Amino acid sequence: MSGYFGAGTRAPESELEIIMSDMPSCQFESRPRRIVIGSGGVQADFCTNCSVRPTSVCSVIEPSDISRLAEVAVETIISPGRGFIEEGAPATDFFNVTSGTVKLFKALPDGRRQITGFAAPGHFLGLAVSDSYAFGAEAIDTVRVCRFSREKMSELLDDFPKLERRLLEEASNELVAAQNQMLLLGRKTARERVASFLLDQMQAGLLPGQPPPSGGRLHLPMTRGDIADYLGLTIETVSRTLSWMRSQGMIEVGKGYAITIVSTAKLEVLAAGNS
Amino acid sequence: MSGYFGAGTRAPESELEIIMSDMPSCQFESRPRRIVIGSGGVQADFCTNCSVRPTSVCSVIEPSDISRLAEVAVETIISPGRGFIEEGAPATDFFNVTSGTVKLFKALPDGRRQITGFAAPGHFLGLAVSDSYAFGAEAIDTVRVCRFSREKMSELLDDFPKLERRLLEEASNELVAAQNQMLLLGRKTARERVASFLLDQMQAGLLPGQPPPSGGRLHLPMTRGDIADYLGLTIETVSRTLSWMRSQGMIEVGKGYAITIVSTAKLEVLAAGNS
DNA sequence: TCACCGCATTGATTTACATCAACCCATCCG
DNA sequence: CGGATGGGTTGATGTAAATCAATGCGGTGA
Repeated sequence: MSGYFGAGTRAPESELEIIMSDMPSCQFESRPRRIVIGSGGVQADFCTNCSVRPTSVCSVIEPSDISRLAEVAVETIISPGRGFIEEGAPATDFFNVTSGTVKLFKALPDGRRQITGFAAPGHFLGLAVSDSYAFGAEAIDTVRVCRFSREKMSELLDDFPKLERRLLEEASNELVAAQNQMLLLGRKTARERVASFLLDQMQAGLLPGQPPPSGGRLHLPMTRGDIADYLGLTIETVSRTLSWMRSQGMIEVGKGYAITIVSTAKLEVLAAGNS
Repeated sequence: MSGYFGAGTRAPESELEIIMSDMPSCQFESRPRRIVIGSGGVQADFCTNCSVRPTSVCSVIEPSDISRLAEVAVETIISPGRGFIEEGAPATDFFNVTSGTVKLFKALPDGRRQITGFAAPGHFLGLAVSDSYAFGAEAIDTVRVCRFSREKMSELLDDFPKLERRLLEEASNELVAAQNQMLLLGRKTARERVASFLLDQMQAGLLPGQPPPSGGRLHLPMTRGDIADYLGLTIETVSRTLSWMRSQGMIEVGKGYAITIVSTAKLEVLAAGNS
């Protein structure tokens, strides 16, 4: 029991780093290649102007203390498909997503994969952690994160008790979501799962800094394969279920990643478990 | 965003209360009947002598401050089969299990149920909470819990910052467990699920104050139905899988609730996903 | 330009698990 | 004592979703 925000090992990093998707395929590196631009933490006004601060854990830091936050945050850009947390690797850093979408997952030795969640802007990564990461993380589209070393995070927690309570709140929310997902995975049918997913995505789109999805128009950044791995289904079943929902007048499936929710009511009936 | 340990509504309660299983069937009451014995919080030395304190969140309270803890804790005895947290009800109290086993679950309107976890002695209940409980809880065998009102808990957190960090650690552990369970429910076969479950139960038995299960001898307090609801299977599949494991020389199935693990290695191969 | 690749859709077939059903064996209780 | 009840096992059958397979489509790069 070494403490959840104990000593870290990584040295202080520089202002802006970019993790490139430069490998032929999506090979994983536990310590991704970085391109450093500038040095010495983000600019003092960076956090002040941050678009996700109002909805993120950082919101509990008073404006007068913002410089403390900016000192320890390292902004990082991660290109699509690039992994930046490896399941089982030593947990040296925590992250806060500022733009883009991240998929979080666990895998079995033979390659079966379960996506445990999608992290949108404002989401804090690193709660499900002991000494090593309990999950992997990969950028779906271009992602920006603020990175905090474990030791800097620990200092912040010592100095700002409110931050700790806010993280507890965040953990609480994640636990509620996790339990909902267990119910979905253990007891819901394929149709119920997809309906629940679409409603959740709609709900999620209403809250953060993202452009609000008007008229039920969703832009899902993830592939069918990701949705399948999230819902415990196969690609084919997700595809068939979406087609069936279209045939029932519940949704419209646009080209690419667009899905329009036509009848929230019908989906809610489905998601609640009536068929 | 009302804060996770905000104002509660319940009045201070008395020393020892007993929640009886006095209904013909297992009817649920959101406010269970109590039999009060004595009054005014538990005795001062109660927490000092508590068998689960070393492994519970209470361990972070210094011996000199133990009286503060004892003042706000209300010991409660819950008889087998009795529910004491109702999913969706206002979250007025938090609990710490001191003996027995609790099942935590979520349900769909049509009765399908997913057990999200079993809480053994030392386990803290109430992290997956917003203003209302996100889960239900029911005693499997005779259960003792320490109950804390939300507002008393909030005061404790203000006075003992270590407690907050310890709760965060607890939440972190639960998140890790939840993600493992998502992988199990979404991607593992029935055999893999049962194998994982047995190994987890063995692991859990090694840690807390419970009698250590020597020689792989497990005493599972829950029914096949509970195991099925935990693993996202049916009773019949659980039973058949256990029979199959017996036929393979992996386990021995005793009468009642006893199961002996004969070959940890074989189970581990199974649980990891090799068949 | 065309070949290739990742992603998606749809159809045919298989299968792991659920469902339906019968039965055993305790315990409880009138 | 005897019927009811709850938990457990095992067998026969059904089915939702997985698997196998073919096709289309839009980007990308030689």
